[in-house]
Amino acid sequence: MTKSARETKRVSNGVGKDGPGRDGDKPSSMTMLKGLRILEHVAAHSQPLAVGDISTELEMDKSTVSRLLAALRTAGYVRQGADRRYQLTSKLLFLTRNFLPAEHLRDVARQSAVELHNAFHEAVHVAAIDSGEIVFVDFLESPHAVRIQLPTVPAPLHATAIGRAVLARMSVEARTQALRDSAAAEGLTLVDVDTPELKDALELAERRGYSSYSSGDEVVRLAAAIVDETGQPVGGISVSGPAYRITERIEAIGQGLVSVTAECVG
Amino acid sequence: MTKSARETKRVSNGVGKDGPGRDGDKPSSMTMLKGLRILEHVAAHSQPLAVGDISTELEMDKSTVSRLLAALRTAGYVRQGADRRYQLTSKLLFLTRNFLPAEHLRDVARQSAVELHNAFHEAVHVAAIDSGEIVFVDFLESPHAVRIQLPTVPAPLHATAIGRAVLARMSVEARTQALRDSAAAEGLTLVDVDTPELKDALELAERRGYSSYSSGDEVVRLAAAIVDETGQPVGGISVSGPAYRITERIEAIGQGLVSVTAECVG
DNA sequence: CCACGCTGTTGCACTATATGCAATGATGTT
DNA sequence: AACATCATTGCATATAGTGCAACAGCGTGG
Repeated sequence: MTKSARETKRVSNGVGKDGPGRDGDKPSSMTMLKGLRILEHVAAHSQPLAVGDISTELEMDKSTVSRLLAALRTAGYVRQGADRRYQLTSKLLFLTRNFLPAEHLRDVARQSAVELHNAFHEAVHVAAIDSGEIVFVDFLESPHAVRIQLPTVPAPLHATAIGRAVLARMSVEARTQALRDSAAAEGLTLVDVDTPELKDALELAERRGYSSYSSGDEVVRLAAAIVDETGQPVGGISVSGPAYRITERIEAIGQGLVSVTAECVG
Repeated sequence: MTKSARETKRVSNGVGKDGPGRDGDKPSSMTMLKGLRILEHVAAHSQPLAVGDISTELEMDKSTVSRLLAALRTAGYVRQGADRRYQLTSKLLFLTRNFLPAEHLRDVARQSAVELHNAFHEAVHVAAIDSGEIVFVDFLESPHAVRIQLPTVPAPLHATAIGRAVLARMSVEARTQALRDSAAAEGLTLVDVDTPELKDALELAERRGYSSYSSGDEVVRLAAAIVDETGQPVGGISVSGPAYRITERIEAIGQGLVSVTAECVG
């Protein structure tokens, strides 16, 4: 029995026990999915990762991780330092450089954001629409002590200041479709989000040219939409801060938002 | 002869007839590489792409492209619209959110960049170091007509204003190593880049606290380094514009760069 | 100074899995 | 309404990825 009984114990494999109840799993291209999970894992950790750790946490064989990392390396996405650990390169940054509408909007809105920041000294956020979700692409931090972080996940369209500003600039059918997408993005239906409260808020926003939304009772956000050449809203800019600093300046900030976004792309 | 002769014509396959003489091709994970090429192709085009076009341009079978795109879709990187075309989602954006040092540096340097932009009304660029290369991560466009675009590829460390500002803040051994990396990144050796001209420039930059570099004769760039808590340079900020607008203000801009970067992280 | 443990890579056998072709279904067009 | 176009999916097959185990590279401790 030198090395006889190989036994072929080859068990399930099964790409890992990720989401328990994924949707209709079309079992397609396991290798690709594994490689992407490795890429995400490396991207999630800012410090270089060892192959062994990745294989442990992702429950893959060391050899699989090593080979897929080699593929990612030849493709230029990761690099391994002198200590054999792998880390992300800047290639992903450049993949997103051409990502529209986000990057384009970030460029054209930058000037407006700076002006708003100089005028009101509050946090300024720039966000784009991406299939019924609000994707934050830029922000200017408030110089005050209380700092508001940039969200790292997309936010629903119907429950954000920028989202409501965008909705207010849409036609009725576009608005319905956008709300449907927004609801679908978080597992809701149209009736869940198309509340009378939202209707009133949108009407008010349409009249004033800017929207307001308070998450919790602490932070107040005011936002106005940015439109492209055809008049379609593609994103927006928001000014936000603690309620006690915002409420008494709602009119001024709102006017600033309106004037700044008006000359943004038009 | 209903459907008899299947013939098994299965030809080469061979991941497409790309580079004839690639470098040391470790034949690893063809599927992964194909999928990444598809991802890059989708990312490169801002408008939604059809499966057929991708398969034509990348010389893959339609079915392969379709299946790999399905994998990318279940992983959340692409989405297909109502017209069945595929486009990028915002997921890649969030993968790069944690990319250090670039994103962290972008955040901490934003305030300084805005101040510089307000003071001098010229283009301001923020870049990070990534293994011997300069990666531009942020910019503020000059309000003047002449607009300077943000590069979409990493630049060599030894031939950029920010790179030289960074090199000037390094110790001798760190500088040598960084130059070696920088040279290696574009197929050169240390002696190719460690010229007397560079030595003089670095010495001058070290004395003044900021560096200058002119690409061509039209554009002049001034830059200062940003250091982390340990004093290590991790990137820099540059102010650049046409020579006729910069040369007469070199002292003022340089002082602005020095004072702004001094209070940036330290 | 050498032996040892640890970690990443690679050969090998094996079969799970990706692929090419062709048929099918879905959509928009004339 | 019939057609044309395009994405998707079965199916058969062998390519290509995987697990295991041996190998190599390195830092460590005796």
